[in-house]
Amino acid sequence: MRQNKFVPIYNDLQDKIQNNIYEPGLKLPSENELALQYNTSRETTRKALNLLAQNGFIQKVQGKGSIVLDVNKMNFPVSGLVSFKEVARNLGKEVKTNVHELSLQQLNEGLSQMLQATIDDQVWCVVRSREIDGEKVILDKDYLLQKKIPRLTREVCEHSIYDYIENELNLTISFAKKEITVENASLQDEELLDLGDHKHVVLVKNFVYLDDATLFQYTESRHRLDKFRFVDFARRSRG
Amino acid sequence: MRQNKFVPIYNDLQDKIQNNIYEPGLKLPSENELALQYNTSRETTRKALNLLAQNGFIQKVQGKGSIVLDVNKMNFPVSGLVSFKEVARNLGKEVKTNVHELSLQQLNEGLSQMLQATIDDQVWCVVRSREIDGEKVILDKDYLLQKKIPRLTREVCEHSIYDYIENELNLTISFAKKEITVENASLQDEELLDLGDHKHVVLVKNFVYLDDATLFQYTESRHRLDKFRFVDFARRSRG
DNA sequence: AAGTGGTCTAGACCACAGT
DNA sequence: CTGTGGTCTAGACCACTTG
Repeated sequence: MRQNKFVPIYNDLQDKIQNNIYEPGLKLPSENELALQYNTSRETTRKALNLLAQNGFIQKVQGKGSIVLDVNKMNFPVSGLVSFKEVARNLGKEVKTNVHELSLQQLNEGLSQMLQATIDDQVWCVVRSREIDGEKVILDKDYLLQKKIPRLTREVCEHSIYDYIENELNLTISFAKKEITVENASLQDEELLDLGDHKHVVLVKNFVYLDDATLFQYTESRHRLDKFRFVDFARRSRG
Repeated sequence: MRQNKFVPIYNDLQDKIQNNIYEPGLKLPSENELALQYNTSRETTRKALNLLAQNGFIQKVQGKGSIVLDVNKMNFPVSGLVSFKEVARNLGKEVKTNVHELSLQQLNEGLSQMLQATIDDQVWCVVRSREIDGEKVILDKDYLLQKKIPRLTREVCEHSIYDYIENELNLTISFAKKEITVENASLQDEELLDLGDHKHVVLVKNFVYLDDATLFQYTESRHRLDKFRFVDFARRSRG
């Protein structure tokens, strides 16, 4: 895909905001002004500005202008679509992944409903625990439709399944639905995690869709209570 | 504000999807086709389609078309910006709100940082418990900047603060940042909630901004573990 | 090659804020 | 009144998918 013209504009403005060239509380140049500066049309400038607003860097106010927000006070992942690696890197922690299981299974009743697939499809089943600073605090159970992912190796699972899917297989992850609840710890949780006295885990169910709108992955991520944290940044939707 | 032209188009398409006039898995008419049908330009049609995609009704695929998604299998709140009333209504449960405290306070150190306000501002402090089917399972602690909300009554707190803010005061809530963690139950939690044996609560911190980019509300929502549920629908962001 | 969605443009009018 | 962002238009070219 050709690089969008508004992306370099977005990046440039983002840099300038993060380096305080545009200061929090003050306003960006007007859309017409920016269109001139970047030698582009106003609508294209607006796409860059809308992205900035979407990602929490500015707040647009009709009739006034685009106000620069205080980025340092609001450093959140834009939304929950990040892999464990990305999250860990941001935290600057020592992390390790243990692969406990990697198998190809026939779909059972419950899973076929979760994945909206027919009962004769096969799924990769991956069970991994995640260590942060030496403690096993997250248990990830992934189920991936085999017809989308013909091969899967232990090495890939230890590194990053997302990387493999997006960069090696060139599948595009498009959107995901998340559900967060708290559940009683299972025997498997107690076995594979360092739970200590905790009797519950935070359960994050994740439904991942490809860009052709097909569901292809279901993931259960089970977190020790005291190490769980989720950040969400929501705009009011219109309509 | 004048009604956007793309909104009625969005509503019409949404209706047709929910009434199965456009069937899941099949495609919508092309953008050019729709532009003709609704007697508008293609860019305007695209705004309606982008809204549909954003809200999970369709999935656009370049070169192919807009695929209708199965709405029944994915009925989620689009994102976490919904009030307790709205959530409860969707659940079809018997709900009740108890107001334990409604006072005007001087900002202390911790809160002034949370609200990014000066120490001499005053805040409304509202403490409410929420009953669902007769059990007190949620404790909401709201802090609202008094300079934005001159008056606040017990009646408003029992009904819906959001309603009052948006419909009576005509302030527009623009976006919110959420943070979800699990914490030890406090004495106040034990006092005001029916916690049973639970020693923890799910803590949802909520930072609410108005459309002029000012933070005006900080809310702590404390949920009993077994009654907590959060659904999130995230699109992959660009850039 | 034809049709699809993705992007870009130049220009227009509107609603809102500050003067 | 001027300047701001919000919307809409008509037309153009591009990249991708399908026949």
